[in-house]
Amino acid sequence: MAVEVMAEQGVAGLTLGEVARRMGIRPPSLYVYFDGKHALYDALFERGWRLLLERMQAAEARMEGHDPFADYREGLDDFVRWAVEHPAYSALMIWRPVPGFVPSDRAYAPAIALAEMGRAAIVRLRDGGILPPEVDVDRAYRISTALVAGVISQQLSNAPGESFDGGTWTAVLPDLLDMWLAHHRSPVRPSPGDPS
Amino acid sequence: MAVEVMAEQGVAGLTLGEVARRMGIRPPSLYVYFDGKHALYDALFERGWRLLLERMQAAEARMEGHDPFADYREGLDDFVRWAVEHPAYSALMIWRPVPGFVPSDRAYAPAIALAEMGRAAIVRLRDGGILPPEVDVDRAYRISTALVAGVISQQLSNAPGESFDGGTWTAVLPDLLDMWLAHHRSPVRPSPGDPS
DNA sequence: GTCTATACTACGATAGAC
DNA sequence: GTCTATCGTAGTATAGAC
Repeated sequence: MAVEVMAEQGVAGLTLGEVARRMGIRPPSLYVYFDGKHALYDALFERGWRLLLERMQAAEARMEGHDPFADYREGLDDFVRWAVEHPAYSALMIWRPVPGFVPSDRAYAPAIALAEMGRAAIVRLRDGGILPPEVDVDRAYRISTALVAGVISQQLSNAPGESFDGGTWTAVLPDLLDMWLAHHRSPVRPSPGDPS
Repeated sequence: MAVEVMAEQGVAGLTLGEVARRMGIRPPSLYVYFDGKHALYDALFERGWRLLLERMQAAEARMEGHDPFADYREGLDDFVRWAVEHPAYSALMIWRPVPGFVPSDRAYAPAIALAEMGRAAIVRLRDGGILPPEVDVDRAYRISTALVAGVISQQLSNAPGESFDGGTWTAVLPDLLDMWLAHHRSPVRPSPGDPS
């Protein structure tokens, strides 16, 4: 499996020869399934986002909640958990480790679907009274992605071996979500000269 | 210059031949300066962190401030600005794009010095009364790095061309710092069943 | 769908002359 | 410190038989 090779050798260290070896076939046989290395990366990129999308859809279906923010928190928890548990996929999906590789529109589709889910979740928080009516949905979404990306990025690059539970950086995710909620409930921008 | 090659071809796309070509010499001549490709990456890694360290030390010297939080905010601004303006360095420094490359202790030294600067800055905020005396310095530091890494990571991978001023993700950095400050002043952890 | 055989390219690295 | 020459390897990809 190509994903295992990426996990062991690094995303950019993926070679068709190694993939073929593990599949018990010869490199040329891979061309039956993929039109070359770029297409393989593209398929991996798409599958990664699709797996994560399905995970988030399952999480969404599982809730139907009386506490929308708890649901939201759980959703982002699931997101980060998946990312930390699939570091090879994550690196390919959120970083740019492969020189010259640009995902196709098709491969991007599930990532876009996830972004729409994220914005919809924020709209639900707004409509549920958790966030104020005047909240800037797009900005709040961008902030939330920065929080999530920050935790994932730090966890994967500084302590790749740690699990989601017990991770040095995943441990601060609850703080970040509390921060996020409090900020959107009462956005405070202290003026520089305010001595209070 | 090797940095330019990384910027154009991607960090993992760096080749000794291309570096030599731009220097107007032949590949074997590079071995006078570096003991091979790994050593080149190591030197780039170290130089990146050292440049950033020097930038942050200069920023620190420049302040001597009456408003410690404004100073802190400016410091993180500088940090993110440097990262966004040096995407090739940043990718090598905060991601893991090169299969098999592990920075040496020597190359890590300036990164460690920067981490100590970050913690010291938080201690100053605490001693200056901006943060409460009981603040968990290490945790607050980790949270701040997650914020910064999140913005940099999102900006570099989703909109690499944008400048620091006017960046889609750098634009939310002030929100994140406000959040961070407010959180540490009054950390709120709402219980799941709290209907308030 | 899988194989062998092979072409082609690229790269890292070393030896040794100047 | 730079060169030419070269080795060795690895990797992508294609052709064509089975």
